[in-house]
Amino acid sequence: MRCLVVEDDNEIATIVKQGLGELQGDVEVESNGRRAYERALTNQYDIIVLDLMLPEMDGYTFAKSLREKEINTPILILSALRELDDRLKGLSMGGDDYLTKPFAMAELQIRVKNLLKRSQKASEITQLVFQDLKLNRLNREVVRAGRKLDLQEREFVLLDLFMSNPNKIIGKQTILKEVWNYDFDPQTNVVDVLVCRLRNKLEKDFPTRLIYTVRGVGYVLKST
Amino acid sequence: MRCLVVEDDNEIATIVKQGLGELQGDVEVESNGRRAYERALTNQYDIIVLDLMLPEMDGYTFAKSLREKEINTPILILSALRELDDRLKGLSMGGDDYLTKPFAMAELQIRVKNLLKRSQKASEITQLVFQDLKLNRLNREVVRAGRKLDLQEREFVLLDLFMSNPNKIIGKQTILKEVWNYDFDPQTNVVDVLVCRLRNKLEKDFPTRLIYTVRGVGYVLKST
DNA sequence: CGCTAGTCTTACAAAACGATAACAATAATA
DNA sequence: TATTATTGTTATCGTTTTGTAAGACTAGCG
Repeated sequence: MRCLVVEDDNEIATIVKQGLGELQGDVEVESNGRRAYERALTNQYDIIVLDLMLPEMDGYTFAKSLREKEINTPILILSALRELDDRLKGLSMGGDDYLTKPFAMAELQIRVKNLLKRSQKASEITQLVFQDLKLNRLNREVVRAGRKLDLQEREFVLLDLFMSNPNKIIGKQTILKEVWNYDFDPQTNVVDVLVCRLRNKLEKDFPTRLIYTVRGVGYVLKST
Repeated sequence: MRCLVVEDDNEIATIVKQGLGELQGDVEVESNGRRAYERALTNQYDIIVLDLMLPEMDGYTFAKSLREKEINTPILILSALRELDDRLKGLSMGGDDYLTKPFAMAELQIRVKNLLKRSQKASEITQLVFQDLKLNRLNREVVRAGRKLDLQEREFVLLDLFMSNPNKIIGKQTILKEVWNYDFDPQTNVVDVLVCRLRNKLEKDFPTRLIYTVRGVGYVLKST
């Protein structure tokens, strides 16, 4: 766990550094807003604890600029400004949480832990579930209603796509992009054929259908 | 966006429901802890707003039990308990955020939005609403007064156009451009036919009309 | 009140689309 | 290199969706 604490009050910075250190990880402290911004751009942090009033670049600008650069590292704002307007501003400019000073270290720790948990979860999903269907990304196993299904590579990738977006219509173009990494139309009906093959393995010998066609648009994985 | 509000104070529940409704989505309210738990188990919500003091099952138990069942829907705790210990308990038992009553609706909205963003289910403009009509762009589902309507592709695109411009008159030329991507007049009455078809599905079997003809100009989607 | 231009409705034909099977090409494996 | 497994292509068929045109209808106007 790598953490950046942006805080110009030396005393607070030290306390925070110590408190977050207890969560097992590296904690770096930066007191200058502009320098902190540069560090955030060039390093990968797991979380940023941010004060609002800083020299050279204030916290709002810091958060907003990061988000504009598509850097979505969770940001916890730690500020003496306790007015509603300040909180709203902070939260809408890219802050994920807002804690007012004085604060309890235990609460800061828990909130940081929560933010970390949330951002790790997305990339860690190893098993997808939809109704009686289970797909395991690690061992490439697909099971429906207890029975193991033997899917080919392409079929597996397609099913992963469907199960990552249940109840959403997936266009043929999207499928071409995600499964074949094509950005063009191959002028054949590969997609239809693949769907047909997947269906055969997925729905044949089972009472309920899973993949529905939406004419002229694409396919959906949905119930009933 | 689908949201569950677990709150036994009727007044607060109503306010929250209204406030979250502004974020475009379905909001369900449940006042009983145990029943809320069962609903959370059997339904897929994008976020849960949770009071702590509830009949039959308290909020802590609710959150903890859900997490044990590996249901990781973001939970925002909304509670009158403002002591540090309560906050810590709530946050460590599965809550992702903790807001104390009394609260500002604007802050609740922003915090909910943030949680949704983190869990990828971003609150994009995916759902259009007009009166008792709902159109979902992701699954191409159109519902009027709770009843699902089965629209064709062209009809769907046309309705999307109307719902994106409520109370505005849409000229036939605009419709040709937006639905067919024609820049010319096909010299037939396609548009009229399509509107007719859409109306049949949209207004037949319902008490109120939605699409009105403006002779010589075009059509409008409006109320009364 | 009757005319007219614009709109609605219906039925039918044409086109588009998707499912599937059979075959071809390519990749993997021995 | 031969053999097999996997993936891609093409063709056909049935179905659904869409476009067209002809006639009925209606609002607005003289």
